Amino acid sequence: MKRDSRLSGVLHVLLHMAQQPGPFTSETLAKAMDTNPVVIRRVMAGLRDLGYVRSEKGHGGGWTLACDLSKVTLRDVYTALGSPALLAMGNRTEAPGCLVEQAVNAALDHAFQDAEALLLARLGEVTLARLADDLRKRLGSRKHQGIGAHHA
Amino acid sequence: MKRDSRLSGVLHVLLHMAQQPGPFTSETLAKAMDTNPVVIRRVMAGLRDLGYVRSEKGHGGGWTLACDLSKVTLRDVYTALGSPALLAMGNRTEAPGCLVEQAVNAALDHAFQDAEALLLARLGEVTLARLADDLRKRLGSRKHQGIGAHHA
DNA sequence: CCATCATGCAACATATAGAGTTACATGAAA
DNA sequence: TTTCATGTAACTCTATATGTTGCATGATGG
Repeated sequence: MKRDSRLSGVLHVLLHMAQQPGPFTSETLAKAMDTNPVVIRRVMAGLRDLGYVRSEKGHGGGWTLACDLSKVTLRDVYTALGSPALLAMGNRTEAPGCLVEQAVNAALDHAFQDAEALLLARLGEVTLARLADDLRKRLGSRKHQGIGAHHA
Repeated sequence: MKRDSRLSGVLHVLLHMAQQPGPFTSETLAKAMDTNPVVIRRVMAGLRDLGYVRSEKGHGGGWTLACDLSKVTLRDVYTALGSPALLAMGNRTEAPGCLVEQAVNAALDHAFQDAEALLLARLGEVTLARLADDLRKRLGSRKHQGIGAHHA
């Protein structure tokens, strides 16, 4: 199966938005992400529904950050995307009658649940503000460049 | 993406094989797993290459366990399958030039790697022997039944 | 030797889900 | 009223796990 990159993508968008005042059109963001405006709208829809961003139509419209970046974690963003599957593996059958399969599922579920819980916990530890801080460090002394400057 | 159930499936096969002496034909195993013989051969191929099972052609042929069940962990089995992706999510771009994307990747990679490491560690803690023990407990006082008895 | 049985494997079909694209409706600003 | 921008449905494309068919290879038993 293809690897889900929506979380990675939407974080990229949010971090770009945090670098300068908005609003940003889906078109602008799509160019920076080398993708399609509709894809941007699609992944941003969940964030809008939870109030993390706002969208405006018409002239001067576009996307704006609408939350305290120090209050929103990567886990919140993940949830806003609809909590897609974290693990690429799963059990063959969820509620098997076969005792052999039950034993296998029990062992695997234990490992799977631990891993999922850890991943969610790690995502919950990182706020968007901390991500922006990290980015500021990476930018270092280099003059701040507008969105799109890093991209072709 | 569809959920990968190969590990779950091959463990089911191995555990069935541990319940009674072999050999077992792909056909028999496929029936117990409600799938196709070729699928069995496909997932078993990696195990055979690592010497965990043996396969014989012709009359009286089929699959036989060829390892010490207390020495082989679920992680070993996972590796034998070719170490397929554990996480359903990944970074949009692996080696991005964009500093924003680098910051995002760094944060996510940290969480991803922790989760993967934990999952592998958990799988490494469980041996096939322990799985078989657990199954024995589940079977309880109930008389042992031949392969296929639990299935339609 | 030959028929049968079983694996090995290539090739193709199917199903699912993320990602990309097109088209059009809705609504806001100039 | 024209233009701009989002909202959304409905496609296409792609990757991957899974299912299936067909045939080659090799071992067993007659």
